[in-house]
Amino acid sequence: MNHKNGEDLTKERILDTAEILFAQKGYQAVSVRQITSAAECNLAAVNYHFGNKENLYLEVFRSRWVPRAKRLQESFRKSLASQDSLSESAVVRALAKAFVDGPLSDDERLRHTQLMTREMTQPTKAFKHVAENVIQPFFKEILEQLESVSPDKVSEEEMLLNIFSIFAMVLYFNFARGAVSRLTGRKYDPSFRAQLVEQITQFSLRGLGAGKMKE
Amino acid sequence: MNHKNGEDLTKERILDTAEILFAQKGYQAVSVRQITSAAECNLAAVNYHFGNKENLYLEVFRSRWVPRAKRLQESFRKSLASQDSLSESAVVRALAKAFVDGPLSDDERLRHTQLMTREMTQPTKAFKHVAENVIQPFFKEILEQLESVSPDKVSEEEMLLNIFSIFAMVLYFNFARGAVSRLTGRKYDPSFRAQLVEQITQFSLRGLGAGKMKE
DNA sequence: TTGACATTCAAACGATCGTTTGATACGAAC
DNA sequence: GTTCGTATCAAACGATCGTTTGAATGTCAA
Repeated sequence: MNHKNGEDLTKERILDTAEILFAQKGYQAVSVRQITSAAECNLAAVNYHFGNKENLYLEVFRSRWVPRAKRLQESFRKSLASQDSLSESAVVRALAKAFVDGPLSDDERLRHTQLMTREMTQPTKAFKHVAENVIQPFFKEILEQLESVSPDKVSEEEMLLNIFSIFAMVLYFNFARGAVSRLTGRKYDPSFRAQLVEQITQFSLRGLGAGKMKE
Repeated sequence: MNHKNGEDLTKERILDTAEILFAQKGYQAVSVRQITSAAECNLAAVNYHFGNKENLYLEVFRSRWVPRAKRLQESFRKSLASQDSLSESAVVRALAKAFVDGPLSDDERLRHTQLMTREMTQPTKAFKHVAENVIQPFFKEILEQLESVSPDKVSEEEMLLNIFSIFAMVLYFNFARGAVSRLTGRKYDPSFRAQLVEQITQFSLRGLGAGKMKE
């Protein structure tokens, strides 16, 4: 049936739908019936294509989350390569922009950070895969980038904590949208997103500049 | 039966157990049977004492989370009052210490931030209550404290974003323990916690110092 | 046209879910 | 001792869960 057009449309539809629902409500709060109903296919399709619900969840990470993470990292690298000088400022801004105002649509970015935050707070079998293949290499890359352009000598551990701090903001301004919007009275429109990129960038740059304060 | 000793032991045991499980796995992933089994009481006790599962969850926030949050805030105020001069540095350090190395036990702190992070990523009926009675007033308080000691003139919105940034780190270094430990190779022992307080404090202080960089 | 294979479907499986029921035990008030 | 209200209990309720089944459907090669 799908030998011809090559793509298994149902399988892809299930993956797309499942990712949205898993990101919104979490693994346990989403039923297979909700997924197949939203994906407009039969209940048994999940077990036919993925074996079981847990495997579908893992496949969401393998076929959706990881590739998107690599796209994000690629966007970060491109944005960095376009700069003529590789300054600390360029690295941090590229990082903030990629994750807050980057190539992803608003929905996609929200989905991405929600899934990641969920895995960080209560890791499943997907976490090991994600940590080893995506997060760890990326952090290492940023670490080397920052160390190569940093005017100060800081230990690798200190620099890692700095990267965590930047990453904390990036995650927070995504997953805590509700609270941020509520307290600032601002919607996450392009204007506010640009402001958030600026906030993260400036705050982080000053945060990185150890012992560089005037007073 | 409990007219005498005043406290309803079963009810309290259920609340304690429920909070731990809800924090660990989330609302949907915890069954009433798991709670009553761990609390060593009858299944029907939840419905007898709280009406239903959702009400138990809300009661966990009312009777456990909110009081603990107030204790945290009180600890922050005490720690601030003990300083002779009310500097920007004192405010930030008191804040970081209260949430990362404060009066709570390690388990309690983890529980607290896990529940809050969960409510921020997918708010339930508890969020409105928590936001209005705890988070919003506390943020306002910090805002006024920081504005009164800040050497620079910054708009209220900018300062709010700065507080979010600090808060982001505080939350992150709690809920993302797994990832942080994995990548740094450090356990969350007193030594590392003290280091994290220092990291958050220093990074935030530099981050707050708008336009104060040397270069 | 036939047979093999991939996919979809309605229906049902046993397990577990949140919730309700009615019986029972027990201390306090009269 | 009787009554009353509180608390706990085993047992069951209907609903929903993830998963399985076997038949139906469509596609392509032989």
